[in-house]
Parts: sequence; C-alpha cells; structure tokens
Amino acid sequence: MPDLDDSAPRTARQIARAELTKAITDAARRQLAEVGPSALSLRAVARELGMASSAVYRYVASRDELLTILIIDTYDAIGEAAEAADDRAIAAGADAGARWLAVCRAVRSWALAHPNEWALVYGSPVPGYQAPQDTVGPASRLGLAMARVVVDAAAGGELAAVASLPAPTLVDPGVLQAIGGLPDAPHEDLPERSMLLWIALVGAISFELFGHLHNVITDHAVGFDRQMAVAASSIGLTLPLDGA
Amino acid sequence: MPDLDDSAPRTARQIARAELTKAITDAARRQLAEVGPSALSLRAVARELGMASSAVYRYVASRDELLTILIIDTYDAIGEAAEAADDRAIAAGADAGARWLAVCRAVRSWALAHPNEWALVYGSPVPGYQAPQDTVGPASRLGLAMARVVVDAAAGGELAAVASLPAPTLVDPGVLQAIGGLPDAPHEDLPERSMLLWIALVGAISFELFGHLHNVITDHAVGFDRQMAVAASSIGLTLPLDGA
DNA sequence: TGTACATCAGTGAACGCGCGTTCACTGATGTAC
DNA sequence: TGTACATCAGTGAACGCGCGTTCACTGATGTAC
Repeated sequence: MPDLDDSAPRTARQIARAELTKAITDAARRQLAEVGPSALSLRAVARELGMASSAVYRYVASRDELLTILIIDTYDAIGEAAEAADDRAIAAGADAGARWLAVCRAVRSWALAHPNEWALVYGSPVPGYQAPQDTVGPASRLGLAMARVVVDAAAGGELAAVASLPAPTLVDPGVLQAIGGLPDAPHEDLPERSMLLWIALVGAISFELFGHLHNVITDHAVGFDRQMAVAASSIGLTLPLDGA
Repeated sequence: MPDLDDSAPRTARQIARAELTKAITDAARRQLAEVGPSALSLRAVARELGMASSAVYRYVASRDELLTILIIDTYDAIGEAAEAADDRAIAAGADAGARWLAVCRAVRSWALAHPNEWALVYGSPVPGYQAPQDTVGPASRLGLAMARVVVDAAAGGELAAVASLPAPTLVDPGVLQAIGGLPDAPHEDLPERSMLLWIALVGAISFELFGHLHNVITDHAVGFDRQMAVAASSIGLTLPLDGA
C-alpha cells in the first residue's frame, strides 16, 4: 500500500499542506483583485480563511514571498493565455498576422478580467518590494510567444522588409543566448521586431486598463485592434482587419 | 500704498499661507519621489516640515486632495515639458518628424527624472483614490501636444498616406468638440493618428520605467528612439534617425 | 492712534484602525521500535 | 498491534509601528470703529 506513488503527497499532513498552500494563494489572488498590490495583506488573507494570522507563516515566509508567488503565477497565466491562443490559431490554419491578432486579443481579455494582477506585474513597481531572480523566466514567456509568431512569419515569407529597423542589435546578449543566438541573415532583426510588438501590446493594454482611454475613445476593442494592426504593419506584418 | 496690486497676496497671513501651501506640496513631491504614490503620507509630510500633523489640515482637506494636487501638477509638468521641447524644435526650424522625436525625448527625460510622479499618473491607479474632474484638463495636455505636431505635419504635406487607418472614427465626441470638430477630408483620421502616437509614447516610457527592459535591451535610449520611429512611420511620419 | 472683537494658524492629545512578525504554547499527526 | 518520542499545524497574545482624521485649546494676526 505505501510507496505506490512517491511523487504525490502521501500523508494526511502533506495533503493538507498542499491544499492549504493553494487556499492561501487563491485567497491572496482574490484579495488582490479587490484591493490592489500594495494593499495586499497577510492578515486579511488569514481572516478570509478563518485562521490566525500567525498560522499563515507556516506556509509562506513573508508578505514578500507571497507577492513573489503571485507575480510568478500571473506571468505564467498571461504567458499561457498567449500560447493557448496561438495554438488555437495555428490549429485553425491561421497565418502569422491572424495568429498575432489572436494572441493580442487573448492577452487583452485576460488583462480585462484580471486588472489588478495585470497591474501587479506590468503596473508601477510595488514600493519596497524587490523581485527575486525566480520571476525572470515566467516574465519572459509572453515575449517568447511574440517571438514565435514573428519567427514563423519570417520562415513562411509573410514578413515584409521594413526600412526603419537597421543598425546594431539592441537585444541583450543573455536574451540572445536564451533564444539560441542571433538568427542568420536576413533575419538578424527578428528579436527586435518581436520586442517592438511586445512593448506595443503591453503598452496599449496598460494604457486602457489604467483608465487613460476613458472618455477619449468610443470603442476600446476596435481601437485596440487598430493599434495592434498599426504595430504589426510597422514591423512588416499584415493583420486581417477590415481596413488593412 | 494699499490696493496697488490686488491679485497678489497682501497681508502677512496670505503670504504665509501661500508659502506654506507650496512648502507642503513640495514636501509631498519629495516624499513621492522616495516612496511611491500609495505610501504617500500626510503625517510624513508634516514631519518633514516640522509641524503637527493636524496643522496640515489647515492647507489641504485630506490626503486625497493632496494627491489630486500632485496629479494635476504632474500632468502639467509633463505637458509643459512636451510643449517646450516642441517650441524649441520649431524655433530651430525642425520638420514635423524632428519635432515629434524632440517631444518624445523630452517626455522620456522628464519621466526618468521623476519616476514616481510618472507612476502616479500613468502607473497603476492608486487604490481607493478617485480622480476628480479637475484632472482631465491637465491630463489631456500631452495628447494635445501630440496632435499639434500631427496637424502641422498634415498641413505641411509631411504626412504620408497610410493604408491601415480607415473606418469610423473612434475618438470621443467630447474630445472632437474640444479640438474644434473633426478635421476636413482627407484629414479625418488625424485625431486617431495623434492618439496612436500618444499611446505608443506613454507605453514605451512606462515599459522601460517599470523595469521590463532590464536585461532585455542593451541601450535604452537608442531602443526608445527606434520604437518611436516605428510608431511615427506607422502613421505616415518619418523621423530623422540613422536608419530611416 | 488705540481699543475690542473676529478670524485664523498651529498645537498636542486622542480615537480607532490595520499592519507584519515573533513567541511560547497546545494538541494532533507521523515514525521507529 | 501498541507504545514513546519527534515533528509539525495552528492558536492567541503581544510588540512596535504608522496611518488619517477630529477636537478643544492657545496665541497671534487682521479689521472695524
């Protein structure tokens, strides 16, 4: 009976611990949705779970560690939303432009559904919090999803040449190494093109989410699509929109 | 001797009040620079000025009002930095592309010099704070500076036609009214082009300021220029950069 | 110019709140023989 | 299967802190006659 499966938790204690850890991060996420990152409180989490505030310290070492967990989860959720949307688009036979639009829309939907989590990672830094090294992997997931579309577009001949992207590469050597080196000519600027899209996507979503389009634009969804179409065309990719 | 100038403060009390009000907002701004918007504290401001915390209430009604003052000041400072840069460029005989690049660089410099003030207005919303109506005028100043460049570019024949900006206008009727109605054909899309630039500028600066380019790009200033060049060319404006 | 009263700035104590974190403790679960 | 000991989860009180805001007050400045 024992030792049948030693990767899964066996004892009652281990089961309870796994479950409570999840309950704590779930409660923290709900907290976050109501109140914003800087007001996240361990005591409030404990209160919601009906336990003493000190008990939470059996599961997370500090408020900062809890924040780190939430940040990593959020980056992962965003990255996964992007990847899943891209996968669906690929399965439906979409070209690179359609794939990228699908990814953008999926990320925007996620952000609108989880505004405070979005703010946690892409908004103002939380005062006094220092992100540890563990966050950089998950943080790059969305950027890599962008890159996949761009690389496929280039490979499929769907990426037009653009005049304004020459000159030395600006991408960090560490990043280049992570993606397997600078692509061969004439594709040396693919990392930069990807990054431009990445910045445009995050920038447009944050701008909307933080309220700056309020009373400025009538249809946010259409405005977003158009913004993304412009960003795409500026790196040589054409999106399947009405006007394009 | 009296009544020589009745707009300026006359009595000792009025002079003292004007000076202390300024001292309070200055101290608050210093506070903000150190600690971030959500941690701004009336008590800390009072402490810095060596007065009782209750005394501050003679000058501002509440913490929220102090925040509002800072927000308005910040929007104004950003708008003024943009306008001043544009004025200097005009005086130097620059074309529209060069003017826009000058504005972008000036706004970025301002943001790098005042990161927490930037975050106050363009970062995550401060939890629990509701912006009053008084902020919308100053908030639009930067956008209007963008529009001025774009309109001048169109008037000067420096704005190329672009394929991807057709379809119904998305700009809010209130905004259209504020800028004197929809421009005549073929310039109906100028408000939208301006807005695209505005979003691209704010998005790129926030992305950099909030730390997402850390270890991703080697030269932030050059990367920013290039991002702006791409945004400009996507609405038909060409910037005077090496590669363009 | 002088006096009497009204206005205002600033004080210090207090209210009531919430926070992160520590600590000695009780009682339940797991383990080795 | 039963017992003895070690491990761990959870409690409740406490420490020390900071916050926004109110209130009755003292004393200085301004104003009207």
